[in-house]
Amino acid sequence: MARPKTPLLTREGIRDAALGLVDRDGLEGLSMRKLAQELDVQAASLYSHYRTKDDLLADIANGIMAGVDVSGFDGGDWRHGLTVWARTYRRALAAHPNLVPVIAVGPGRREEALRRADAIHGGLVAAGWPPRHATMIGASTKYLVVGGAINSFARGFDDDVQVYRDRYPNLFQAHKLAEHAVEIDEDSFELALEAFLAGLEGLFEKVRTRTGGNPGEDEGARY
Amino acid sequence: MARPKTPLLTREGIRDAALGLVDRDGLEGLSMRKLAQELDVQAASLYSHYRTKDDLLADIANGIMAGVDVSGFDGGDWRHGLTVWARTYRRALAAHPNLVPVIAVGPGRREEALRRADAIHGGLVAAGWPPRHATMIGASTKYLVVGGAINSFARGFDDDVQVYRDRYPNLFQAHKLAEHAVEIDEDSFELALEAFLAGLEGLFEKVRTRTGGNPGEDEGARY
DNA sequence: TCAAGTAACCGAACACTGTTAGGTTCAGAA
DNA sequence: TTCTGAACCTAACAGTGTTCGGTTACTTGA
Repeated sequence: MARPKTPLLTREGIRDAALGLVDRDGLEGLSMRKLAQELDVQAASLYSHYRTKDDLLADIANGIMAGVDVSGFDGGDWRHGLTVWARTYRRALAAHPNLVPVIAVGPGRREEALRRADAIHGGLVAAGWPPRHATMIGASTKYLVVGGAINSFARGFDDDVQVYRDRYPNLFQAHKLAEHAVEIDEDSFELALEAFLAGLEGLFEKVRTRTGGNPGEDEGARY
Repeated sequence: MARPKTPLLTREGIRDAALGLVDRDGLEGLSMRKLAQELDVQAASLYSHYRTKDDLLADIANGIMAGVDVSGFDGGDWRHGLTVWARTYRRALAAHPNLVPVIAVGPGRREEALRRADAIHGGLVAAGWPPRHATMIGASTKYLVVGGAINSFARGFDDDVQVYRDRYPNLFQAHKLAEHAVEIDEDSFELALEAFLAGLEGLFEKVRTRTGGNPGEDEGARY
């Protein structure tokens, strides 16, 4: 076969099939040949639509991140903005756990990612945070979300009771962790977010009263 | 050549060479053949010492995590324990940034990891946290460290000034981020840790007074 | 002390991987 | 109508992790 009358492939179709493969078989389960087979096509044909496999993955990652919501900063309530951002961010990652490593390591250089970063930074500054703090808070929140998504804490434990009984007395019920993994991870994330925000609240008071009177040392560092 | 009089390879030597390769050329730069070449040996010989490449990586990861210190919980001060744990954890990851993805995703099921988890959980409970909270706090702290490590050491922003000037007004000095990446990451991590701990402090008061009087609802969930 | 077994190396191969080159056919522009 | 470029193909390249079978040396048991 040469060029078909109606195109067999579209970027969208390729993306969807690839994502399906990753969701089903893991990141290692995605190869250009398997993907091509899924689409009834030869592997080389994919390169008419994506320059490299990394390109394809980046495009998929972009789509996944589309669900992240930074509109919560619009009202001027930084706490609400951070909460909405973190939760939707987490949910987007959790929807395709096998892809989290790709998204986490990948550069935040894409159009959408920059727009979001801008909104977050702007929202925090508008709400009263010094620019430098805004940067750090944005980074910190990302740490929390990505760290929570990349590896389930609870799944790291075996569900074999015998393993823990003698040797690790404090983990003597750790086998239950695997059972309740999803719930525990979810609760842990919420706890972390809540504690983090509460801690920020305290810092906010201090920062506000300090820079309220006179332009403080933070003024020189606008990033 | 067949079996040499004195062995050419040891697990230690292999590990060191592999780690060196990863540090120098990145995770992708490590292949069994290149590693063998580094050791003046054929690739197949490595399999006399490690069952698979993943085995080798797990062993390396184990070694890296050896520097993590959970002794801070011994004195009964959970805040100090968490701080020391988180900082040494982070430092261990930072020493070999190219390996962070491997360690982050890998299961914490190894002997050393379990011993640490036990110490952490035990330390938190001994200091007065209910078991369920201890679990969540352990998980949360891990999120922070791993999230911080995986993001930071793969720097995300371009240092091209022109990109930001018009389109992303709030990031108009983002090019400085690349320049100060290390410092900002470090400060962000410290801010996150501090805020998180401050938030926990507040929660601790509440939890203590609640479960001090009567055995609360947390009693049934010992994990 | 001598045989048997196992450990540590080698070369060659297998089944993969991402990617490229070059060929063919079709759609739309000049 | 010819030309250009897009979208498919087959075939191949270089590289991957891993296994097989062979060879030699050390270690163990009788």
